[in-house]
Amino acid sequence: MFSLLREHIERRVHLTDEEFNICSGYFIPKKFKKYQFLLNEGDVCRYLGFVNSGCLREYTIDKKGNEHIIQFAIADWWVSDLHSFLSGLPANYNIDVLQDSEILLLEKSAREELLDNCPKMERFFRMLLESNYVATNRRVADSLSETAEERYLKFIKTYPKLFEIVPQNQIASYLGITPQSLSRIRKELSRK
Amino acid sequence: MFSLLREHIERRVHLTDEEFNICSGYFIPKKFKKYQFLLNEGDVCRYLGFVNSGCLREYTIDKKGNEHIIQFAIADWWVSDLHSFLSGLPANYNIDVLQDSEILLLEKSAREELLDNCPKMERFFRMLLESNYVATNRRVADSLSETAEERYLKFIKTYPKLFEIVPQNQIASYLGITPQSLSRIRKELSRK
DNA sequence: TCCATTTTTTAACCTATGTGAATGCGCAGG
DNA sequence: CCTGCGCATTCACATAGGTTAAAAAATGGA
Repeated sequence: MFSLLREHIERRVHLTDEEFNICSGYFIPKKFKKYQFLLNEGDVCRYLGFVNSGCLREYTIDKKGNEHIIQFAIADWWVSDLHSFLSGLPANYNIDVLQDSEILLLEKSAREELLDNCPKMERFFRMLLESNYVATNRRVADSLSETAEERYLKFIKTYPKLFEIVPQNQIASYLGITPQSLSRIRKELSRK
Repeated sequence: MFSLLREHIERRVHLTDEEFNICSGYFIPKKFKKYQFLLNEGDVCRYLGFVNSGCLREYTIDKKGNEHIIQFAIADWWVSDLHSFLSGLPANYNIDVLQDSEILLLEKSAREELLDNCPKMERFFRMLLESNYVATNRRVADSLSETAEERYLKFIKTYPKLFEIVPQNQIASYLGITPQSLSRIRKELSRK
């Protein structure tokens, strides 16, 4: 139940059994079915979710009604609308489930207690956020300097697991293009 | 010299005079002239820089030789190639100075000591990174769902200070378009 | 003050990606 | 075994933004 979480944390900071038991006590495991929502735009995001298994997506809907996927989450990743979680303001994003998932939920007040009681977890989250920031920053850099085709190839290379399990229209949305454009790009690539 | 840094930190965690003195001792103030480089692509980024005054930019150069500005930094912001700083690998980005600047440099080993000696700073950096992650994530969302014109208007609203002091060709680069396109967009807007 | 350099603007033409619509495939539920 | 719906593909056409080149405007140093 908590073994993946433990490995995940211990990749950054070491915990004694006792420390980890205290820590894991703050998480609430919950199963989600395909299509179920973890968060609706407009609601306040109450949890950080650590993904034990399954697959989720976080997305916005623009004025024209088009979905744009901000990020996917599979096992060993976190999901949440961090801005809403931290500020208590309504979320700008939706989070729903692409494949039946098991999530470990960490409530805001639980996280605060955890951080107060366990300085190593403060460090863990600092390091986790550093990594996430670096990854997101690179995505910005790529969106500035690469073509859709290059971003697609990089996606396949960087996230082979997601490439296998996520439908192409969802990948297109993540890349910032239409499914038709992705189809065209794939055709081009297969011609080469 | 350190007053802005103190305000900046105390917006997130409170420090006693003694704590802040210990903390500030780890920073090395340094002045930089316009056009000077803080970091060259390929070098390892050794510092986190807190901007006391002035203005800097972080950018990549793509295969075609075009610059793409990843971010600006003015007073009260941080600059660095965090990936290189954390990993010790060569930087992908350049950082140079747009307006004479005073920067407080925090070396990697200094930061590690600081974090070990002062748990409040661990918390501070955790919170700082959360904010930065949220902001960068929003930039990704905007690049997926908004037109160049919308992004330009949002830039003006979000960073009025930068809009005043940064030349348009640099803003265009930050927005992911050419200076010519930005000029065209501005013409359109003035017609409305 | 004047010249050189950088920045902004303009314009004609080009290309990647979007749009809308039609087609066919494949799988999940009755 | 159907049936319907979501997904992928294709095509013709539209458009935002890129490219190239040039001129105009602003800036900064000697």
